[in-house]
Amino acid sequence: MNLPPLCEAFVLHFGEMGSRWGVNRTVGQIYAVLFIAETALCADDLVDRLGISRSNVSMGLKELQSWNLVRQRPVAGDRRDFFTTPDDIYSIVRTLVNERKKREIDPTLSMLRELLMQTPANAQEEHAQSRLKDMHELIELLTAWYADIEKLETDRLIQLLSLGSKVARILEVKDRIFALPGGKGRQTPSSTPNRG
Amino acid sequence: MNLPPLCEAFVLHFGEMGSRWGVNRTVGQIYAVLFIAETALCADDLVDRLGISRSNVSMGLKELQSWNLVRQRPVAGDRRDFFTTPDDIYSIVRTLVNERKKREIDPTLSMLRELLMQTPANAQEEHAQSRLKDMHELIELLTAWYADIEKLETDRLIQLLSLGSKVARILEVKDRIFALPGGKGRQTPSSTPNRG
DNA sequence: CTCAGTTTTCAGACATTCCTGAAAGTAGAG
DNA sequence: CTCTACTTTCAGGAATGTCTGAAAACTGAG
Repeated sequence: MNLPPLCEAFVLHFGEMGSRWGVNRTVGQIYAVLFIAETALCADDLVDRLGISRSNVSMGLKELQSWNLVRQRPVAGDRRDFFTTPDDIYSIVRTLVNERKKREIDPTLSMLRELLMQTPANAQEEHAQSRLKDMHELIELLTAWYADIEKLETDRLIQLLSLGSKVARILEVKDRIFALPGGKGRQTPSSTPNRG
Repeated sequence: MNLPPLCEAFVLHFGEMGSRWGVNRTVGQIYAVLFIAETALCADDLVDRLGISRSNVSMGLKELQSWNLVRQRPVAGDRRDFFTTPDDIYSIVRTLVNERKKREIDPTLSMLRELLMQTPANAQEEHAQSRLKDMHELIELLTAWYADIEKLETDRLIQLLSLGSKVARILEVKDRIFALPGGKGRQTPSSTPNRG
C-alpha cells in the first residue's frame, strides 16, 4: 500500500469497517482513499496507492457509483475518469442513509405490510403479526422522522442535534405555553407535564 | 424450515437483512424466530423450526448473547436453556445501537483521535487530517446526540420523533421567547443560536 | 462417584465471496 | 477506418466464511 502512514492507518481501518457494514474491504478502502485525497483520482492512482488489481478498482468504483457515493469528474485534456467524494460530509451521510433506506428499509417495510395484510391462520401467526406490527410502527416512526429531518439545512440540523434531549425540555415549555390537550398518535404521556 | 408460511417469510427476509448488516444469515434467522415466538424457545426448538444443525444453533445463540440481543430464561423443571427477545422493541433498538457503538463507533473515534494527534509529515497528510477532523466532529455530534436521546423515556422519545423537523419551528419560537430584551435572566442554553 | 441430558468446541467439508489476468469493449484523435 | 488509451467484463483460482457431525465438556440427579 503506497500511502503515508497516517493515511494508510485510516484506509485500513475504514476498509475493516466497510466489511462490517455490508461493503467489501476493498470498496471501503477505495472510498477511504478518495475521501482523504486532495484532488480527484483516476483508477490507476488507486491501483498504485492500494496495490490491488486494475479490475478490482474498476469493480469497486462501479459499486461506489451505484451507491452514489463517488462523483465522476472530467479533467480537461485527460481522457481518464477521475473520481471524488463530496466535500460536504453531511451530504455524504445523507446519501448513505438514503441509499440504505432504499435498499434495505423500504423492502423491509413492504414485506412487513404485506404480511400484516394476511389473515393469520392460527394463534402462532397471529402473535407473529402483532410483533411485526410493532416493528413496522417503529420503522415507520424512524423513517418519517428522518425524512423530515433530512430537509433541514445543515446549520439547523447541527443546532438541533447539539441540543439533544434538551429539546424535550423545550417540549415541556411548549406544552405549558400552549397547553395542548392530549398528545399525538399512540399514547399520551402523563397528561399533565409534571415537573416540579 | 418448519414454520407457518407467514413466519417463514419473515424469517427468510430477516436472515437476508442480517447478512447485509454484519451478522450471518443463520444468526439473523435465529433472532427472527425468537422475536416472533410466543414463548421462550430452547435450542432444539430452533433446530426444528429452522432445519439447521444443533451446533449451528449453539454458535448463533452464543453470538446473539454476545450482542445482548437474547435473554436466557430458566424454565421451572427443565434443565435446558430457553431464550427470548425483550418484549419492548424500543429496548431492543437501544441494545442494538449501544452494541454497534461499542464495537464500531468507539474504536473508530479513537483511531481518528489518535491520527489527529499526530504531526502531519507532509501536505498530503495534513489534508487527510482536515478530512478526518470533519469526520470526527460529525461522529461526535451524532453520538453525543444519541447518548442524550437514549435516556428519554419511550413515550417522550416517541413524542419527539413524531414531531420531526417541527421541532425546528419550536426552536424558532424558543429563540423569539428568549430573545426578548430583558428576558434573559434564566438558563439560556450556552451558545446563542445565531445564523437564522 | 456415575449417568443422562444438555451445551460447546472444533476440524474439516462445503459454500460464498473476492480478486486477478486476459480478453473484449469503448471512444476520441488522426 | 485504425490506432491508442482507457475501462469493463468474466472465468476460474484464492481466500474467507459458514455449517456439520463427532467428540469433549458441563451439570444436576441419583
